[in-house]
Amino acid sequence: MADPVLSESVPTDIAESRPGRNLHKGQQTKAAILDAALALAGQVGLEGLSIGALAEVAGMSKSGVFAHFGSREELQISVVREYHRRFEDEVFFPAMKASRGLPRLRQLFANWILRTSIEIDSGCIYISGAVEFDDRPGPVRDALVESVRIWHAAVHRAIAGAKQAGHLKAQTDEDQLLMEIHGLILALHYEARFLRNPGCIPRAHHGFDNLLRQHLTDAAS
Amino acid sequence: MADPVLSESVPTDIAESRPGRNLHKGQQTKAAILDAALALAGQVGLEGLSIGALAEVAGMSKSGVFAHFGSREELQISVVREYHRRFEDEVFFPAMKASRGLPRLRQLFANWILRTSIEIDSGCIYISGAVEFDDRPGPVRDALVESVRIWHAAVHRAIAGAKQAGHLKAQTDEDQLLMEIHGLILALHYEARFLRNPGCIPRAHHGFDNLLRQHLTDAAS
DNA sequence: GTAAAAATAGAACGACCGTTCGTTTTATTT
DNA sequence: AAATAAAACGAACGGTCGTTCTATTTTTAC
Repeated sequence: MADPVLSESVPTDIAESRPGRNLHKGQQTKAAILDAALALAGQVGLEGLSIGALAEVAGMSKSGVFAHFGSREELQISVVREYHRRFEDEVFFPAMKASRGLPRLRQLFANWILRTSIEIDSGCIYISGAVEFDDRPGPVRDALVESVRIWHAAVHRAIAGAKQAGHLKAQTDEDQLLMEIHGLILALHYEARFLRNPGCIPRAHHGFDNLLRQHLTDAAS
Repeated sequence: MADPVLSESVPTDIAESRPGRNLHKGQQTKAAILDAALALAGQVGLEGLSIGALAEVAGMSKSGVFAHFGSREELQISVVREYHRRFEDEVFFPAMKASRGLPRLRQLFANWILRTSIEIDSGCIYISGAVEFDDRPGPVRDALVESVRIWHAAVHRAIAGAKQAGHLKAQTDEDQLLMEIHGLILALHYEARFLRNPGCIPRAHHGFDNLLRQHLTDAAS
């Protein structure tokens, strides 16, 4: 099965899944609030996420929403963790079904681009959060950094795996390639969501192909 | 002299430089406020930029600062325009001294990376502003988009110039290469400022070399 | 030097923020 | 069905925000 390392150190906090038990009312509404919070944070960012606006979207009172998290900071952390979980489910786990080496790396990037393409409309918390918390220490920043680090480590392993399988050249530097791939994602997000340039998505794919061409071994054609 | 196209459509609003006249007191303090505003906006973003905090840094009263701009939005726009002017002075104009073609393109990117490296500490408004205003229409967003567009057009011309000079291959797609270069800058900013990964700057340079290698003609070795 | 003009200060406003508290409603258990 | 626990509400607090208004000071012009 899929390697669980990506998620192991980020605990789940909703739907605590005591085995055999149904979800209580509070957990259900908390999940619903969190769902609305993710959508809202995608549009206005983690810093722009206000409890009042969230309560309005969720059709609840401010204090009702507040009670589920205890503080705004805890709400933000919950959003980061939930985002991490969804990212895993949409990008990481499906790619792990592909066979080790180049196919898995390709699938990983394809899923990443697909997710980013969708987030042209909904917003990406890993990108907006990085800008909002790059200079603001605290538990929210820590949660963000941890999640992104875990994800980057997963891509790093995929690159190393493709190298080990003989698909990528031995002199390929994992960190270098990871940064260049990450750059394509960031440029896609920037130019599509902010500048609204057309044709970004195929350019991102093309950029990945250009990168791979430099690193593929002769065996992998 | 340097091609003025980069700046022509963004009017200057401080130090209006009526020829022969000295700066009046108001313009001096406005320039000082704007200087502080740029530093502050680099740390907390354009959205985080508050008049009260700015007044404290500038050693003035809130209303004193406010009177110079008339609204917070106008202050933000002024910050964007001033940032544009400085970006021009530090990145664009110096690179125009290099000879047309590949040398100029190289210098342009080297200056861009240098500026981004400095902004690992001070923050980049083109990046944070893109995240803050990607979903928020209005004159601030318009000013940001306009400035970034002008800058990207300048890089586009530099790439086309290098192609025309026979330094880059004829089949090189300017938009494609621009996006990949932009990605390197964004990844540098993200991984250095947010993740605090070491070794990002040389990796960005290395990434640019890798890109050029794909596009250089045999004549340009 | 004096009058006009510009620049700055200070207090106050309404709006929104996160948070607290006591009450009421709803859900769960016995 | 009664008793208990959990969840949601509504009002209020202190704080910060952008903005407005009036008064005062400082700079400029004659």
